[in-house]
Amino acid sequence: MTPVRTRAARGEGERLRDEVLDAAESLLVEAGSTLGVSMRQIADSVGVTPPALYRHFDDKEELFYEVCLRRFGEFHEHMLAAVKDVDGPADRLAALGRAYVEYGLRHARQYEVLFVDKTDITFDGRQDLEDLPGARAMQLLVDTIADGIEQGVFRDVDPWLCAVDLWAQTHGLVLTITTLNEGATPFPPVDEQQLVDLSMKRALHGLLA
Amino acid sequence: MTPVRTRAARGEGERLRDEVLDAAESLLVEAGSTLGVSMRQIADSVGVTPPALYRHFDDKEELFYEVCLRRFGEFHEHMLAAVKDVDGPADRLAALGRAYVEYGLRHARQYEVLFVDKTDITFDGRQDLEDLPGARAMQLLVDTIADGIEQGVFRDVDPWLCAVDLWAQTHGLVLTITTLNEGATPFPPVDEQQLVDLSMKRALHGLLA
DNA sequence: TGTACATCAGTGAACGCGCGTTCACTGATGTAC
DNA sequence: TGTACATCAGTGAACGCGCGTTCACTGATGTAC
Repeated sequence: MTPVRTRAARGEGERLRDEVLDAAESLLVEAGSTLGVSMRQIADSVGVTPPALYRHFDDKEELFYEVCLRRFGEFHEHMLAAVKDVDGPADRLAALGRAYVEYGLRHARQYEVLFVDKTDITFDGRQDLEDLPGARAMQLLVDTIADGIEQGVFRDVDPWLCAVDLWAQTHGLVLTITTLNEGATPFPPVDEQQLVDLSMKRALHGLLA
Repeated sequence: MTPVRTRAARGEGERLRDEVLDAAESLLVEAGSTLGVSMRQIADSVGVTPPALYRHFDDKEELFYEVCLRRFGEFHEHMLAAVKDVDGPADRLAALGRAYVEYGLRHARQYEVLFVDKTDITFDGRQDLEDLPGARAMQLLVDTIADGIEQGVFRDVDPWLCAVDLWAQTHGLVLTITTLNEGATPFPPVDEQQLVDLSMKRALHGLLA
């Protein structure tokens, strides 16, 4: 804690900004809620006094909004990368599902806090909701399903309904695996790979024409 | 707020206790985290001064522990009731799935806060984890699957792995429907009944022998 | 039936604390001459 | 190359506030005689 900091040079004001976001995210992940993270704690863990934060962020809310936005952006890019070189709706769909679960598990606590709790981080009026990375990832899923139906590879279902069902399944999978394999539960841990395989197989099976 | 209260008679100390738990739960559901609910707010909304709470609960943590326990108990009873008069593993499994989703949707905010966030309500050392209602509901699911396999109705899968997969699916379904149909999302609401039907059909289909 | 008394649900004031944010400031950095 | 100066990243002290919890108490309720 309180590492020695050399003060940023004139042009390098952004350096502290990034360090602050890193620290805030890791404290948030630890605390589980923005209410459990104080500006003083963030300042402390970056080695700076609290007022210094206000040079970079208007207030606590804006700070955590930025934390959230960074993650969502990264998530969307992860999803895009997953289907970049994959052709065919079935393979693309499988790739999306696996990429989703993989990202959720790799950043388990961030996923939980930012994608699920998110209670006190509000996006209202900050930008158009359609531009949110989460929304764009969902659109990717719907489009893939619609393509598959058009090409006769998938059964003729409602793409939107189906996308929601699949999204729900992967979402539940991430949360459940995380809880079982890291939390203090009365249950044995679960073989992550086996479970994901089983789940993805079931998902595709129900959809193929 | 601050309704007029007539003081409880000698034997009726329990009355306030229940009112406090009700108030605490509804404030918790509103705030999304126990950190966002103060003892003063609880006392206020029940029409009593803060120290009065300490006659009934050791501290804030114990109070919310009780809130949580009441819900879990109710959930478990709901699940038991759902399969009470249902015979045959397949029908029992379907009934469990529907009961789970139904409960989750009916108490959407409570479900989210108590079953998912639960970050700062700790059960450590308070009672054996196997006795938690959530654990008992899970056991019900595993047993039902094992029965079905034994009777040759279900395919020969690992009952535990399969139970987790199904749990994850219904869990994700509840959270996703809740988010879509009440939150401010960029997406249209979803037909709850259609989605649940689709999802449950897929789930059973993959399991039948 | 009437009175003195024990019980105990709830009060009012206060404690020390950490919070988000503000303000006037300091002093190292880089630039202009 | 040397000095005076503007910039601006970060400081230190302070603000008012709501928090969880404690303490000594009050006064209505029900009981014993």
